[in-house]
Amino acid sequence: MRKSRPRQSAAVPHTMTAVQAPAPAPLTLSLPEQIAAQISARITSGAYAPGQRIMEQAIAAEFAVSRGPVREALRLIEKDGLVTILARRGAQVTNLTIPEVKEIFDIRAALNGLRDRGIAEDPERHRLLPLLEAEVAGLARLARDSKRGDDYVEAVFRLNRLLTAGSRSVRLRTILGALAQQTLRYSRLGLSTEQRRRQSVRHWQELMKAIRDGDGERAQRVAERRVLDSRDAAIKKLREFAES
Amino acid sequence: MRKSRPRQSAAVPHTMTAVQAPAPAPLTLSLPEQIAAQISARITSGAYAPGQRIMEQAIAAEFAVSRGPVREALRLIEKDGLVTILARRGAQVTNLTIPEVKEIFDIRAALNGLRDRGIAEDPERHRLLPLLEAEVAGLARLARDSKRGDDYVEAVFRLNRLLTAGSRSVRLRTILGALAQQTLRYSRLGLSTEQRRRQSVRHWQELMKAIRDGDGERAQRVAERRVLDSRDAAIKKLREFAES
DNA sequence: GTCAATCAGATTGTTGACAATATGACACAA
DNA sequence: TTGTGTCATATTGTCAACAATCTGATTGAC
Repeated sequence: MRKSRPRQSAAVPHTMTAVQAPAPAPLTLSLPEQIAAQISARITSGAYAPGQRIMEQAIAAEFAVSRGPVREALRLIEKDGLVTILARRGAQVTNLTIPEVKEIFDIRAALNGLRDRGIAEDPERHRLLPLLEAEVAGLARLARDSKRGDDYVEAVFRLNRLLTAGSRSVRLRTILGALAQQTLRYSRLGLSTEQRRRQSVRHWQELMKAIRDGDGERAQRVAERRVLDSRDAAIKKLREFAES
Repeated sequence: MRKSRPRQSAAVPHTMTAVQAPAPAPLTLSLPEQIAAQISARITSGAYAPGQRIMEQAIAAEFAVSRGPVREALRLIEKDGLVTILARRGAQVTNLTIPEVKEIFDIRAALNGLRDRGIAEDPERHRLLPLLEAEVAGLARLARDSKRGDDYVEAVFRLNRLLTAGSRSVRLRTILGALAQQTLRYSRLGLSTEQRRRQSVRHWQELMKAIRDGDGERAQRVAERRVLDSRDAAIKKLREFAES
């Protein structure tokens, strides 16, 4: 502390009137963000196995930076739930138990419901609609034609990201973004049969209709149902794996 | 990187069978955590005003540590949403707009519903029930007697914390813990009239009944309704302030 | 007087070294 | 063989200095 500084902002009142600028969003990723993106990709792609330790030193050497930015990158990834950081033991790739996977899907169901309801009730939703319609149409095609489900899962992921990005709420975007990353691997499991993909398409089409009609409550119900069905399918598969 | 290390964990399978230990929870708070607790308290108590900048140097000097732990403490507080960190401009106390406050209450409604439903359906809930009953009884008393609403708000906060802590889901606990901190100030606004406190007590009593009966769906509905009413009351007050 | 360019000071970002702590191997006793 | 204590090593935690960037004020031109 120096001499009494003027404290530029002590005069800001405790009321909520000021509408603050909606985050500058720099076009250039900071060093920690770049590192975090790389490591995240390795985790979701499976290059780093669940439970594997991630050492600051090693990453720092690989990217030719000091441990500071790497530390911060790991904290960033922790926010997405992709790694777990233990005091004095560093970071390791998160390993989810079945009950935890269930929890995440439950939260996703509730918040996806909130998100899609918000979109259905958004007067500006017509700007988003064409994109969504196109994606859902593609989805229907993929469900019919595609042999492997990977393309379908990819499309569902894009569609979800589109909806999340379209939400007015920063917090929903943040939380859902993190949860989506965590469940990516398991959503894949839940869409591995053709029957499930058919059901999924029907849900998406229903949801689109609700959004078109501006029926928020219906959109919410459908969205919740969709995620819960995905949850049950994923859990079923997981249990099968666990037993074998 | 040294010679090829044995990679102790590369053999961990990608399945979900292993039930990992439920977080060691060290009894001693780390340095960053201690600092974060102090600053958080200053923010929720109002000692730091919304919009006020928090400088690493100053905090470091005050706690007689280097900037490293302070940096991490601020990142920790950011996770709770109490400060906003801008690239190359540091941390400042979060200043919420009215739509943002609404968003937070909406998310809280959905997740509190999930939480209370989980508790109502928890076979082990009888261990929690006596604590809850006592707190709700105290609530009813406070709603009748207390002149100022502060004690009442305090009790509601405790009750909420009790329920959140009782949830089986780590993620619900984390997210709801953060959101509760952010809305503390505004919940107070929403419970400033005696009429509202009466309504609040009725909701809590209904919720308790649903939990006792093990009626998850009902608990969920009541919990959502409670938070949404709180939301509307808080927003109403905020708008009044904004206009004056 | 208004606006833009410039510049000094303040503040965050990054670095490399050192300190504190955890991990796993080994020796030794029961 | 099993368990326990010790110790070297690996790894995270903290520090202080330096680099990069932002902020606000001052200067000068129009």
